[in-house]
Amino acid sequence: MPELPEVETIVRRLRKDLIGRKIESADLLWDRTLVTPKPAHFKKNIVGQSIDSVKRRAKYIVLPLSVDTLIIHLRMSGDILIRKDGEAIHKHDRLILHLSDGHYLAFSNMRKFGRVWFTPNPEDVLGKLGPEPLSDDFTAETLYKRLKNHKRQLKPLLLDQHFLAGMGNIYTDEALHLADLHPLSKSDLIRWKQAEILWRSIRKVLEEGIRQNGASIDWIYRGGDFQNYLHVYGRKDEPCFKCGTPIQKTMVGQRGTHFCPQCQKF
DNA sequence: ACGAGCGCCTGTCGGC
DNA sequence: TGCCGACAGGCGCTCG
Repeated sequence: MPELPEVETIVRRLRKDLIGRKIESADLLWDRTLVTPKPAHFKKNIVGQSIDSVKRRAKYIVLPLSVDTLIIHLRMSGDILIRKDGEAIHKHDRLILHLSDGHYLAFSNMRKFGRVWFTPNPEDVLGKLGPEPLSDDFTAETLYKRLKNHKRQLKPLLLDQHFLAGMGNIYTDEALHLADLHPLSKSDLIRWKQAEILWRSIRKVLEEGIRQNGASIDWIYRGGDFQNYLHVYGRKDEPCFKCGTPIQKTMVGQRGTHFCPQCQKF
């Protein structure tokens, strides 16, 4: 489900509900959700810690607590819901945190790919991530230099969280189309001008995604509207908005990949 | 270093 | 209608 704009949307909502709340108890409903520590240690030590802030790093939700840090990755099908005490838990809830204000936090995760870390050292989890695409120090020059450091297909490289942290399948397809770049183009062959346009395109699709509160696709609806602004993703066989050529769908790095064969030449 | 293939999971959709 | 494979917003692993 979530890429950077969807996670940012969730984080902004959680900020209103969670800051200052104390965690009174935790129920782990699917043990493999928790990467570290052991469930018993987790359930014992999280009790009594309060939530100091709600942050995002790439696609990770980061909750600095009074002592440790709780980190959540939603992967494909995760979401975070806040419900009132007494409301029934849902079928796909994997972790419940009971809060001090009469609500509980539910980590819903149908496909069970999502993961949670509870650690005193958040850098162990987040330390190897690439640059944050919307931060001030991610410049067009930065992107250009990093592209030149690899000889890789553009799309898998943009999806590599060590290269750039936060892009996912939808926003990568959209950014490459906006920049008129083929998903299989080799990164070291990108010219400066193209890199600058790609940099601007990445920022633009992410910012617009956040402005629209993310994309709501399939059965999971969270109120975002970016699905109405997609130019290639999910538009196989429909005309390119720039040139009218039917959008093609192929597989690149085992991911469905949408592009315009006219605008995005190899 | 790079890319392909697979595993992890549950659910939906399209084709036969 | 029912079955069955393909596919889904992610990522870590192995292998060549």
